[in-house]
Amino acid sequence: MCGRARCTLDPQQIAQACGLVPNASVPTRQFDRYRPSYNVAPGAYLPVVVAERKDRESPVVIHCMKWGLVPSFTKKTEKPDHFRMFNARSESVKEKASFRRLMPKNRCLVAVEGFYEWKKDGSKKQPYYIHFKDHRPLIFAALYDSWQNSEGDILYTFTILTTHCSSALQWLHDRMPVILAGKGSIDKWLDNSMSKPETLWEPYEDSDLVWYPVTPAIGKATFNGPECIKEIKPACENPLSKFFTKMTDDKCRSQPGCSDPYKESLPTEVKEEELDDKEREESTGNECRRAAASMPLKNEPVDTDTPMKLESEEIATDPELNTENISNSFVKDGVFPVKKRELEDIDTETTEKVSNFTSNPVKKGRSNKNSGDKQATLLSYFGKS
DNA sequence: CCAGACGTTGTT
DNA sequence: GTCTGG
DNA sequence: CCAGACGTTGTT
DNA sequence: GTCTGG
Repeated sequence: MCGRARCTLDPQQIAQACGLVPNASVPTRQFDRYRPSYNVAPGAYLPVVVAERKDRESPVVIHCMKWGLVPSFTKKTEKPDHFRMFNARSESVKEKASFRRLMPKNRCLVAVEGFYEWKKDGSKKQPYYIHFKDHRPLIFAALYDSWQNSEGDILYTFTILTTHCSSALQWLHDRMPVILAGKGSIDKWLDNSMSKPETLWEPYEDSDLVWYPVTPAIGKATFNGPECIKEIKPACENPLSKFFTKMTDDKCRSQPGCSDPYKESLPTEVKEEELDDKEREESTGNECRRAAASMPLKNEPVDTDTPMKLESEEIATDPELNTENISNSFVKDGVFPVKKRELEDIDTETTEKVSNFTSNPVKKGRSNKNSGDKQATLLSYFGKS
């Protein structure tokens, strides 16, 4: 599982969440590809934290990579499929050819505010948003790889490790992402020299991982914005619960896992949960408890992009930058500004795609031509034209 | 030797 | 790249 | 991960 | 059902 997430973090929040040295600025790579989003799916770019060198004590960088692993041995002419390997089962990661080779030197971290999970109930699907109670970011264990297409462009991709589900979330799903809790486990994962990382692959069991139902509209990958994480009245899918009128709305909402028949017997912190929910409105940052506890906050900006030599597609400037709209939206949503720019992407369709369309040049409706998998711009997410 | 595969999820 | 199968 | 499409013939 | 697109 874990095929959808929210990530609107800025580099500083990411660095902080990973417990990086507060005063040091963390370099970024290809960061302009990042589109902060409440509805991130595989195929989208996300910032990942990676050790720059392969030795211990190596400095780390925030490198924007595409979610959905494309192994380096993929044929150069093949169309990258980001949906085949956006997760890696931690239990079998050492046996799988695509992942095992990455374990020694290609570990990375993915920081998100939360992720989505669909509860299937017969034919119905109800999505839930899962996050930390104090809204500090989640840190996922991930692996990355790079692949070169026939043009010679390099694509960086990553996959998120999964593990069996925590007992608290079992009612929702049987799999969950590997969540690294605490600087110790974060450092161990990032430090590629740790040869036995199995201990990090236990499901996160603490009760500060909470959830609530959200609009099914997030199923549509183009649906975005703060609406994605707005709590909705849970259409309590357990048919039995319909007989308990008291279990609707308020009760159900304040009880994580209300639809789980076993959940009622477990001690829950309803009081805290409700308080927390009331003040849940998106803050503008500095909500990372662990990082804040271990190190003071700094307000200085991080370094700008340091292009790699091999990036032939790197663009120097962007004349179409619309600062006003963007900063307004960002102030409102507590996010940070990013350049508006359509990215040319290296995994555009090649021969295969062309041949597919030869027999049917005209299609009904709009858009039979998909010119690469560009992500929508920030303006289309947050702007209100 | 060469050729071919290399993955997860969920659902039943 | 690396392993398995023929 | 979920959503959405899924086709041919012939005529203009 | 199965494939493609986001």
